[in-house]
Amino acid sequence: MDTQELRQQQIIKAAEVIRHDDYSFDQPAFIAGADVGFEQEGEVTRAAIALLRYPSLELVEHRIARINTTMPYIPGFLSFREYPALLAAWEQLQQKPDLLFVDGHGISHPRRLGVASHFGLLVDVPTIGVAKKRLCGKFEPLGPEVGAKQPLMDKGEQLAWVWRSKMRCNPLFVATGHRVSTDSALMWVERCMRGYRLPEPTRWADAVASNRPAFQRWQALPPSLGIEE
DNA sequence: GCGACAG
DNA sequence: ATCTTGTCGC
Repeated sequence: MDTQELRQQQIIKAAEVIRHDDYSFDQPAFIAGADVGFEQEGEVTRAAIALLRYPSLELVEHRIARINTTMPYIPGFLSFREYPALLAAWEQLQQKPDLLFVDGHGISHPRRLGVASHFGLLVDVPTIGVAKKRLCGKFEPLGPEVGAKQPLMDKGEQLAWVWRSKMRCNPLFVATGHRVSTDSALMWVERCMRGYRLPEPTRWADAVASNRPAFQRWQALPPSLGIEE
């Protein structure tokens, strides 16, 4: 399948993305984070999903799926490369989240279908895109203070909020994935911050996927076992 | 034509 | 994304 066909698919699916708040909870019980990485020269795609309880933000479940990579990385077509592994990890979840943060863009994409939007449509769950780099659009310089923000604009429409989540760190690009408005997307991300550049859902997904120290400690002493003093 | 280009 | 230690700054 060539990029011209994929491009056409993106345009069709992008029209199905719901950009307003459309969920049944006042407050979600579970929020999850998803992250994708690659192994063996990119031959293997690894997706991780971390499920957190809200508002405590404690990690309650994590799943990792590894599958053979089906597509090369082409800017603007990332979702086609990542969604198969994400689906595999998603199906393994015992408890589905009310809201999902995806590492990558939402509608802040040339054809308005970043991986957060594409995956949100596939599994029909509210999603938010939390990206670390710009893909398209323009924005004014941000103030140095935590909380500083500027709208990411493209062709006359706001696609995301460029938001400084932590002092002296590059800003995040927070956008609607599916079924969540731009402003709510930022609100939920703000509510999931715990002092790091990334919100907890995405930060944990990354820690789980990379087997980071914080995750290793969690595996050794799961807080749920009540071992803490 | 030239530069940009999520993970 | 991934290959990888120490190092500079707050």
